[in-house]
Amino acid sequence: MWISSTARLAIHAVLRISEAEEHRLVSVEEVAAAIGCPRNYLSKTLYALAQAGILRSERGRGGGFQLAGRADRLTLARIIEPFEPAAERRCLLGRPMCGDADPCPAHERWKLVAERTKAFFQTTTIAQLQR
Amino acid sequence: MWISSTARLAIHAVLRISEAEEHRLVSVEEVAAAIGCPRNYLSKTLYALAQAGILRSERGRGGGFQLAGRADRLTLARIIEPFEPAAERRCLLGRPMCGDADPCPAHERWKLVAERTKAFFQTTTIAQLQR
DNA sequence: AAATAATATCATCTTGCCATGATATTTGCC
DNA sequence: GGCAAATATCATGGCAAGATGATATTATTT
Repeated sequence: MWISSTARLAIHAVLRISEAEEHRLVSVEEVAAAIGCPRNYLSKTLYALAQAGILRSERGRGGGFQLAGRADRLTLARIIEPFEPAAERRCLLGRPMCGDADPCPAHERWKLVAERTKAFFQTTTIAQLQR
Repeated sequence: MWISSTARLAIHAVLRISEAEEHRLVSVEEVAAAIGCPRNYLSKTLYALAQAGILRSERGRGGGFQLAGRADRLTLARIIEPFEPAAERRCLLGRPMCGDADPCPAHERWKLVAERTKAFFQTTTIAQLQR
């Protein structure tokens, strides 16, 4: 019922990186060891986050990842966005065209829950989760 | 971020069946046509719901499916339960042992949302969604 | 009894996500 | 320049869920 495991990994990793000292580059190896996940898989995930403008990366010796912006401006929604399927299903019954205008039987009730969940991801920032 | 597509199908199908006249048996064919889904896949899904005691089925000519109990006692939680993975992940960061005693950084905030969602499925009944 | 209509069940194919491993590229250090 | 450390990238494998198709079983109708 929840987010994909890659999206979970992304949040966890970004949180770890954000907890390092300011301006320090954190290596994939270090993050993988800290949160206990496969190194190469994490590498791909962090790269995707860099492509999305959430992380900054430096290659070569001494390289690594750091936040591209302020932690208090970085919402969970932005972090998981690259890993969620494009067709965001909002209808509980899976109807393609469910909306306020043409609602499915569960629309009104489900909307309350879905909106709350969405709001959680859109308002919670990495800064709020640190330490 | 939501439930599996089979679980969605199950809710949709049960709702349709529940909207038929009392004591009428509804065929797989009829439900499949109504909600637009693959016939055999729906067949397997309805069979699983019958095994779970949610539907009653009759084989042979004139057979079909009907609710096994009252619609106002049938929660969405019971319907989706057979189709959700056994290991229900409650921790947003995917930590295996996240709980009130040993919380992850997101635990308290996420708990509020997760509990609300859970409550939605546990309290919403098929009767409340009819027509 | 035979035909028919329906569910029950099994075998298999497909697809997408998760994961692994290997290689390429860049950068800093000696 | 050469080596080592790190990210970037590609190719591939594994697995579970989704989906399809074929067959078995049961019950009704004729």
